[in-house]
Amino acid sequence: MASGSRSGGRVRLKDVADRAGVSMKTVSNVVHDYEFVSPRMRERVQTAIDELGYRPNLTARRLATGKTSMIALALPVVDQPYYAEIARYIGEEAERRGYRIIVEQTLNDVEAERAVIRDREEGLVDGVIFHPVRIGTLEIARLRPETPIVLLGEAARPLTTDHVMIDNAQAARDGVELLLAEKRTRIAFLADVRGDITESTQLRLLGYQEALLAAGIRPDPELVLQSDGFTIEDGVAAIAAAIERGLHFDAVLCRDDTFAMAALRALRVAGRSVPEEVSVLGWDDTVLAHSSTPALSAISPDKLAIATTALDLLEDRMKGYGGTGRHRLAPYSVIERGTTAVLQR
Amino acid sequence: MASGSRSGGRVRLKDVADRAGVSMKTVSNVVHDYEFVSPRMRERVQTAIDELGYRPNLTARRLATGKTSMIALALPVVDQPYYAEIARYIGEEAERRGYRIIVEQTLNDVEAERAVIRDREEGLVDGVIFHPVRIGTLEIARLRPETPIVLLGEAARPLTTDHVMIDNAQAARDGVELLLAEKRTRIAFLADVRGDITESTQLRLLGYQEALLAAGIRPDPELVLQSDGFTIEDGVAAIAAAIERGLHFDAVLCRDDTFAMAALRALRVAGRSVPEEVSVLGWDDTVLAHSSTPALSAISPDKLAIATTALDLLEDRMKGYGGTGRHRLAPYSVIERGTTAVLQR
DNA sequence: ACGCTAATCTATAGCGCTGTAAATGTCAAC
DNA sequence: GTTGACATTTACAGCGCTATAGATTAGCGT
Repeated sequence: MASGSRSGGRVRLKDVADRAGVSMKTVSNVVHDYEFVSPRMRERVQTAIDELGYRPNLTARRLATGKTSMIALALPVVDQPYYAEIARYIGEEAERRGYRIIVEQTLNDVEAERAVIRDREEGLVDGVIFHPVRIGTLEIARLRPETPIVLLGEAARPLTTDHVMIDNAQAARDGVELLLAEKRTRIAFLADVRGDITESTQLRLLGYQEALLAAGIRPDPELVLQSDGFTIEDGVAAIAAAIERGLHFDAVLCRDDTFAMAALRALRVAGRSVPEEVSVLGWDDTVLAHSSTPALSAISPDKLAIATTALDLLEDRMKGYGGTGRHRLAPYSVIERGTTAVLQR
Repeated sequence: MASGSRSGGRVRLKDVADRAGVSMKTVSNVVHDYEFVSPRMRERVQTAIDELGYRPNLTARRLATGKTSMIALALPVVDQPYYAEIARYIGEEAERRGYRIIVEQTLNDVEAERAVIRDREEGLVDGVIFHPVRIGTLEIARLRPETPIVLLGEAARPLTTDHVMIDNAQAARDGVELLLAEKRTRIAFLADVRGDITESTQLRLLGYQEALLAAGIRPDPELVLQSDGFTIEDGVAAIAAAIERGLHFDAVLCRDDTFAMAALRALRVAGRSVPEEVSVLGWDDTVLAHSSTPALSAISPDKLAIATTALDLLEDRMKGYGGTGRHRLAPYSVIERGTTAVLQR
C-alpha cells in the first residue's frame, strides 16, 4: 500500500493530490474553481477527484476559514403554523444563498431564549435569526451577543440590534377599517391574553383603538375580550363567555389565526352565521386560514419578505457591518376571503 | 502583551491554559468533566475559564473528534402541518439527546432528494433522518449512502436501510371499522391522487378495501374519488364533483387532514351536515384537526414515538451498528372528535 | 525509605482544509 | 536571448481542539 494513503477513512484532499501528482493547494483551487488553473491541470485533478469520489470535509474547511455557512434559526416552536411558515421561507431563502439552517426551539422557555443570545451557538454558526417571545428589549441589549443576529417579531427591539417586523398598529388599523367599511360597528378584539408580555397584542390593540377613534367610534372596553391563554380552547371560552353575558358584537378582529378558528367555532356553536351576522378577521394568514370553512379573511404578513429582509440584514452583519440596529418594516396585506362581508340586517 | 495571546480573536483553550499555568489537555479535561482532575486544579482552571470567558470552538472539536453531534432532517417542506409536527418532535428529542438539527427541505424535488441520499451532508452531520416522497426503494438502495440514515414514511423501504412508519393498512382498516360501527355503509375514500407515486395512498386504500370486504361489503370503485393534486382545492373539487354526479356516500375516509378540510368545506357548501349525514375521518391528526369546526376525528400517528424511534435507530447506526435495515412500526390511534357519529336517518 | 500501583498532569501529533509567500513557467516585447 | 509581467503551481504553517503516550506525583504496604 502506498504510504500516506489510508484504508478505512474517507478520501482526503491529500489523497487526490497524490493521485494526480500535484500539490494539495492545486486540488483545492480546482475544487473552488479558482481562476488561474490551466485547463489541462483542471482536468487531471478533476479526474482524480472523480475516480476517488472525493468530497471536501466541511468541518475542516470551516475550521480553516472560520466561516460555517450555517445560520441558526431560533423560534418558539416549529409546528405552530406561523413559525412553521417563517421557517419554510427562511429555509428556502437561506438555501438559495448557500447557507444551512440549524433550527433551535426555545419552547417558550426563558432560559432557552437567553441561551440563544448568549452565543450558545458561537463557532457553530455565522449568524442567528431569532424570534423571541419571553425576553425583552433590555435583556437582549444587556446580553449583547457577539454573533451577528437579527430579531423577528415585536417582543424586543433593542437599539443595538437589527430587527424585522410588520407595522402591527397600522395593520390593525387597516383591518378595522375593512370591518368598518362593511358597516360593522361593534368590533370585538380577540383577545387580550393574561400574562402576555409581548408587545404584539399591545400594538394590535393600539391600532384597533386608533381606527375606531378615527371613525368616531368610542372604543368599548367590553369588546376587548380576555383570554387565559393562546390555545383555541381559550379563545372559544372567551367568545362563548362574551356571548353568554349578552355582549353585542358584529365583528371580531383576532390577534392570530388560532383565535380566529376559535371565533368560528364559538360562533357556529352559538348559531351566529359568519360572515352574515359576524365578520371574523384573522391574523398571520397561515394554513389555518386557507383550510377553514368559510376560508378565513386575514391580515397577511409577507412572510417571504420577512425572510429575505432578515437574511439581507444578517448577511450585512456577517460581512462586517457594525452600525447600530436597523429597524425594517415588512409589507403585509389584508386578504378578504369568506369570513368578512357587508353586514346583513 | 504576553506572547501567544491575541488581541482581536476569541479566547482559545491555549489562552486559558496559559492563564492557569497548566497544559491544554488539563483545561480540556476540566471542560469535559474528566474524572481524574484534582479539585484544586479544577477550580484553578475554572477560574481562568470564567475570567477569560472561554467557550470551546465547536468546529475545532468536531474536526478533532470526527463527531459533529448534528443530525440532518430532510423533509419535503417544513410548513405542512404533518412535517412541521414531525420536525418539532424530532427537534425536541434530538435536543434532549445532545444533537442539533439541520433542516433540509427537498421541496418535492427529485434531485434534492437524491442529494440527500448522496451524502450531501457528509462530514457535516453524524446521521440523517429522511422522509422521501419522490424517490423509491430501489433508488435509495442503489445510491446507498455512507452516512447513517433512517427513513420515514411509506415512499421507500429498502432492505438495507432502517425505516419507521405506522401500519397504514391496519390504520385504514381501523378507521373504516369505526365508520362501519356508526352504521355507515357508503364510505368514500378521498382521494386517489393522480401522479402520486408514493405507497401511502396505496396502503391506505388497501386497508380500506380489506375492511370493507371483511364486513361483507363489496368495495365500489366509484367511491374511490380521484383528485388532481394534494391541495385543499383539489379535494374540494373531487368531493363536489362526486356530489354533482349524484354519488351516494355517508362517510369519507381521507388520506390526510387537508383532504378532510376539503371534505368539510365541500359538504358544507352542498348543505350536507357533518357528522349527522356524513362522517369525515381525517388522517395525521395535525393542527388542522384541532382547529376545524367541528373538530376533526382522525387517524393519529404517534409522532413522538416516530421521532424517538427514528432517533433510537439512528443512534444505533451512529454507534456503529451495521446490520440490515430494521423496520419499525410506530403506534397510532383513531381519535374521535366531532366529525364522526352514528348515522342519523 | 523503597517499590509499586494508581492518580494526575504534560507534551505534542494529528484532524483536513485554506491562505500566504514563494517558486516556477510562459510569453510578448525588446 | 533576455527581461519583465503575469500566470500557474507548490510548500507549509496554521485554524482550535482532542487523544495518545509518557512524565510526574501521591498513597500505601513493607
